[in-house]
Amino acid sequence: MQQRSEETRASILSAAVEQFSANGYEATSVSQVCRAAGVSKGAFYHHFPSKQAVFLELLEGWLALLDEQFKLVRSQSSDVPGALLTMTSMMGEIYRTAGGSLPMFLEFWNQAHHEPDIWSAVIAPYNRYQVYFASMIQEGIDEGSLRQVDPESTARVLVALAVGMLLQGVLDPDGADWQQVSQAGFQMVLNDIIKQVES
Amino acid sequence: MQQRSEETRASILSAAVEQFSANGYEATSVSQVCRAAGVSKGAFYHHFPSKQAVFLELLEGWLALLDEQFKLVRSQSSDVPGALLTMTSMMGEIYRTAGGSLPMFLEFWNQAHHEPDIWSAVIAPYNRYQVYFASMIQEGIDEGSLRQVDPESTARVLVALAVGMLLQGVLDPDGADWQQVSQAGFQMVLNDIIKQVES
DNA sequence: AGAATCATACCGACCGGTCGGTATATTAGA
DNA sequence: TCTAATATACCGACCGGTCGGTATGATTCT
Repeated sequence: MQQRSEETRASILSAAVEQFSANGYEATSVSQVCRAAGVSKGAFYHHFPSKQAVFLELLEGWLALLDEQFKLVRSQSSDVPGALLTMTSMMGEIYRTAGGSLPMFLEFWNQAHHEPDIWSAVIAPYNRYQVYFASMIQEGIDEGSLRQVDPESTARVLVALAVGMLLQGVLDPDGADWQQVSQAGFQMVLNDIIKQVES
Repeated sequence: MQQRSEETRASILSAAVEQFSANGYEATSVSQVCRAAGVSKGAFYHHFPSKQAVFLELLEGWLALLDEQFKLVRSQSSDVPGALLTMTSMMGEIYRTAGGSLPMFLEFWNQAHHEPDIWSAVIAPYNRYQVYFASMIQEGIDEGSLRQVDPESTARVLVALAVGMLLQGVLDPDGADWQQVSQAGFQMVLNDIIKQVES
């Protein structure tokens, strides 16, 4: 019995991400999600208290995944510039793993602006990442691999760059090789903040 | 009669931008816009064929304004690095002029992903800007003020940075001094691509 | 073992209410 | 008086969510 229940739940979630991505959150009806999931409306409301609850669960799942990736990167890198560069390739990872659910990002951002619940769920980890970057940069300054920049605003620049790339990648996937452009962008910023010790 | 008619039209548009920004496009009803504008539904549909038409007109008006600003900057600057730096301060200008209508950006992006009409209206000028930046960078390379970078991907980096800043500014206006962070970000990228001719 | 009991998963018709949009009546300017 | 502008009443479709009822196994009792 548990088995079937779990499957239903999962298929609702996956149908939801698919439909929300394709049509947008507001424009997607619960019935639509149910149809796509091959499940009745009753089943839907048996598993979730509301449409928004599904949305929030998707969001949180996604963020958890991102957190995991971050931890992985930190553990794999030695010096700070190296770690930062590794982060860049993570962009590509995100593209690959998130794949079709990437458009949900737009929905998250959009909803965040209107719904306080979503907002805090979106903004909190955001700030977490920013703080994380900042402390990393501070670390680089301390170890002498980075020049003396303002860690906070530099971190925000990096995050903004990542976000901008992501947004464009979602809006116009075929417009450019976004992974390569990301790489170039991060490289430029890094070039500027890395302390040159040549000759 | 023309007078009054124009006023009605204008008040519908301004009420729409206000409501769409606050509640989102889908979540805002036509009646709501009418109420906010102090106008009847009949008047609304007399001036606009549909809800989306209003949205599109707002979008196009906004983009026209941006184009204007771009032209202004180009005419005011002498060398390429100077022009690029001036663009940066334009971010601040955007913040000020667009002001409360800034959240509409999110709506634009979000809608663009679902509605083909909106998509082309959003993406076309986007590419225009990108091309514009690229040719500017090429110009800088030719005149010797910039080192030999790939103009296209560099342009995309700059656009991505701007977009990322804007998005964050919308989502978390009080999270940081975004204008200052923008300045810092653009400066970093510029530092990397400007050909140093010191000593 | 097998019938009775119970909890969970699920179904789909249905609710009040709102939506974008229209048809029609009224008003006001040229 | 004739037309453009505005107001009001209204339409069918559809929305998120509810609810009475059923199907499906597990559990307990004999």
